[in-house]
Amino acid sequence: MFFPKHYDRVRQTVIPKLFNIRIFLIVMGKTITIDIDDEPFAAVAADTVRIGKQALVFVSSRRSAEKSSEKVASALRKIKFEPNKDLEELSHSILHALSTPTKQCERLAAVVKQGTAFHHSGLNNKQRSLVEEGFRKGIIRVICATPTLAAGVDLPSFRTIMKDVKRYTGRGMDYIPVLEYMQMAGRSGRPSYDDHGEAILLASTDNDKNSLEERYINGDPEEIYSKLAAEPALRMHVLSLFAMETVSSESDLLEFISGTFYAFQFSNIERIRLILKRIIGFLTDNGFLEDETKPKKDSEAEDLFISAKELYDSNDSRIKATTLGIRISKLYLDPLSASIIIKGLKTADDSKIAGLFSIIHLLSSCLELRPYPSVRKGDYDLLEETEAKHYDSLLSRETLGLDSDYDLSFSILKLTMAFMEWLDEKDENYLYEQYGITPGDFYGKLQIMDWLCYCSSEISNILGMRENLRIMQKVRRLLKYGVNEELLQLVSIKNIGRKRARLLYNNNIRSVSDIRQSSLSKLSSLLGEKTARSIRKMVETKEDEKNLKFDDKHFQKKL
DNA sequence: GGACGGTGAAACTTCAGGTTGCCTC
DNA sequence: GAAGTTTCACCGTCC
Repeated sequence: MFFPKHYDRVRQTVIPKLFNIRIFLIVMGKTITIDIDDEPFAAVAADTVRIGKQALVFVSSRRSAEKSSEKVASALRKIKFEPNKDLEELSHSILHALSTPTKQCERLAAVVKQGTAFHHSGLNNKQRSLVEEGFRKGIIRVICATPTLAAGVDLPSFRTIMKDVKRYTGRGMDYIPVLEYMQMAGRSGRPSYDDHGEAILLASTDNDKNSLEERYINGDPEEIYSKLAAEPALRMHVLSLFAMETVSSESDLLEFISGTFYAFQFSNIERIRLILKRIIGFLTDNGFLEDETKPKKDSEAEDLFISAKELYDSNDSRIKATTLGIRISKLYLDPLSASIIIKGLKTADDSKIAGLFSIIHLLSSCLELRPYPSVRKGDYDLLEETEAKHYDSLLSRETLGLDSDYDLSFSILKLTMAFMEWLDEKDENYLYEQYGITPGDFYGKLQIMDWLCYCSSEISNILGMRENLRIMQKVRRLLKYGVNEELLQLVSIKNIGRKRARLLYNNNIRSVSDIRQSSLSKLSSLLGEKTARSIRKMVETKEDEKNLKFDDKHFQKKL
């Protein structure tokens, strides 16, 4: 049986989640007094602080992490935990991690001041590091977290309190796997900090208590399943096997896959053969693979699209990856996303209608951007209106090739709108309030968009679409800085971001030459003296080009 | 009698995370 | 399925 390292140092128990009249709780044979207003998890967390230790509380959703940290803060106040100068300073840094604090920043800063914090992937990287560092240094005493913190983090947590062991899966609430429970329990009593740790589960009823003990404390971890069983992963690996020339025919491929853990586990070779056939068909139909043994067709374009059916006639056909296929594989792009992008780019190339919205929508349709923001009741009117406005110019209407899923297509549209607002220079707080996308999530999606833009420009280059290549390079820069096109030249200068660029632009300083010509006093009044001097120095030297973040000359043309 | 605030029940809404890529045209 | 949030009816208090 597999156990995480150091797991044997963790003492485990189950306690009730709620109660009405009890004022004490027995945990690991010790009595913990509880204020009548506190929930047991918060009381146990506060008790951990009282004995001079630290605790991690695991919950099932981000919202719950935030709420729980407030409950812990309240319990800490009752044990007279004194906020100190370190907490004040940390709280200040967390509040000002973004140029404009969002409500989430304010909420986090408020609990940190009281000795606790929440932690999930919706936080931006800086805030996450500040929380982890604060906990490691013993400044923050309790963290309420989603499973972000469950694996691979060595933190000085004496107790792990698992408030929820069920999670929403799309078809109701399911118990989390035993392996995941073990990962969480294993966060307590790390060898570098304690000689043992305590893992505490919370049960709703007595029956629940017994079933949790049976399932998690006495239960065996689940079998491990091969990730190749997921078709997107298999699709990518099949393409890369041909791209690297590890295999060169269908029978080669079957032989290779037969030796993997996936085939060992799946065991039905005939079924695997059919799946591989389908994938080769898809890759061939999209021009990522070609059959070398087939006679070349007249036009190069036709040659890229040999029918999958033709290919199936013989298992011994020599198959190789096309130039396009090799590039897609090296870019680590899911071939399905590549296919969506290529179809969209071709439509754009033929129709010459591609505007910024269409391009952003096309890229937003790629699988890599999942999970999409959820569509709320109040969103429908605006989404329907936006769809109607842009419908004729959309480059991807097939919604990931999964038919026209109404909600999914609206989610993609919602994400597109959020990116458009970003390009309209809206800040993170606005995006959070308007679209429910946290700064951390948005930053992650921007990075993926950056990569997708790069992939799209590479694809355009290979397919000889010069105009699309230029557009994709430009969109990439617009997204990177979150600016309107008119600010592109200004943000190319080192130390000028979207805010400073807008300030300069609105004061009629709209290009590098405008900066050269404007007086130092005017620049200083807008940017402060030090920044103004350094920027002036940059644009005045003969080495202008080196000081620009990018060479702008090919972006001067209109999109 | 109207404005206001507090309270609690009912209705409604929402729901984890991480990995991959290239390199300046 | 359950936690958290919002809405709304109801009631008491105050001016």
